[in-house]
Amino acid sequence: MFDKANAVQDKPTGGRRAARREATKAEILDAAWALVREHGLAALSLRDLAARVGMRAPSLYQYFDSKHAIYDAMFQQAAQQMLDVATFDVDTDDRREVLVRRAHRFFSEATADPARAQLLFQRTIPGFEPSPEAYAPAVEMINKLREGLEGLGITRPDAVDLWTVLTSGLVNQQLANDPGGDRYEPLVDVIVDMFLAQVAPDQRNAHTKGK
Amino acid sequence: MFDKANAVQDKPTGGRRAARREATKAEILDAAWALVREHGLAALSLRDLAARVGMRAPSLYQYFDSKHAIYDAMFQQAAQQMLDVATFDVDTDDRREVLVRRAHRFFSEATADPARAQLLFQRTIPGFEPSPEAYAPAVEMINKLREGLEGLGITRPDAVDLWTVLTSGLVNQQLANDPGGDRYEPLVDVIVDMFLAQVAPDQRNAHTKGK
DNA sequence: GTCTATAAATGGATAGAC
DNA sequence: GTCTATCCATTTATAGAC
Repeated sequence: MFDKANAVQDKPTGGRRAARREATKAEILDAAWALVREHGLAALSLRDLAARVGMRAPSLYQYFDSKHAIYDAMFQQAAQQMLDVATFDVDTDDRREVLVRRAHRFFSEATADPARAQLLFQRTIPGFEPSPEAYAPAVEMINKLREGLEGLGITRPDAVDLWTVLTSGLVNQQLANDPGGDRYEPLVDVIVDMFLAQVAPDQRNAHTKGK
Repeated sequence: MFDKANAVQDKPTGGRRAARREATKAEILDAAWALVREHGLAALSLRDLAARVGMRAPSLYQYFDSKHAIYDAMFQQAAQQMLDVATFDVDTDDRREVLVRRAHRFFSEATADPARAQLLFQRTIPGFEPSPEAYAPAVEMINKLREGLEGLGITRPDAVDLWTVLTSGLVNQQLANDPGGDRYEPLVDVIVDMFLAQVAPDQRNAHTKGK
């Protein structure tokens, strides 16, 4: 159970000592996020990271087995954050309004942190691939998305892929062509209309509940 | 006119000596493409590059002022290739068919070389930004796209952004979730239908020429 | 648990011989 | 125009003192 690769991360989570340990790990990850936002995802170095938390580089190995393990933990955090965004309550029964609000929320959250988007949606770090554990929230997000669409009566097999093409396309173009701006934000409503017209053309203005 | 930064690249293009020189530069760029396809865009090193063309690293500085200058030349080549793709003759008058063929061509070309797509569509190399010269074909591509849409009677101001969101969204999802596969290829036709229904709903099946 | 010291490698770029 | 030699910086990671 405690093989070499995971020995450092797999310490038990109970107890005061373990709690302090987790707090330090969280502090390291916070510092890592600050650095990649400032200098770019690929520019993260263990020296800089250690300096920012008041350590020397070798001390980081008490908390993470490698630089990739740090990226992995960051990936899991990012995926969990996007999962939270994808599952928030929209508080409306109107189908179009549900999708509009979800799309806006996803768009603003995904474009708010380019470094996070790069880690999560692009494969840009040489040799790094997220572990199954880190990837789990992303899988869960797709499942929630599929369930959400089904709940709206959208059951086409390619509906999920179509939705992710539209939303990720918006995010990617925003980050690539107008980082920090809002050029593509008005298109959120447009792609929702396009999506609904395509996957549910016969009930375009229908509501979720037929009360 | 021949300032320090551009002195190496700005040699005149006429004459046998200059021709040989351009041939060597082309050979270097070909080797660079082979390397980034094999090891990733960010993993390109001048030592490896020189070795592949039978040189030592310092000799590359006779042809390019810096590593970024090599990336810049590669960017220009990639942008020119995509411009060529965007302006090929589609040989049909049917509006939907025009868009379907262009979208398929763009999709297959853009997904054929992930390293090229990464250089062209993502901002992943720390500190590198394409020069105006290298970027020119990309600007031209957008102009041609706008003209092409106008020629089809599609004049909405946001039509170009909408089209690039759809096409780049497909490409990005294909590269991110199924590199080397064809999972998103069937959606090309779908996004064309969605696009037409949105930007020209009243003439959905109209032809370009009303003959 | 953090440190110093260092390994071991890689990187881009320059000087100057030939 | 290409080379050797080298500079100088940087990287991740480990060993072992404290």
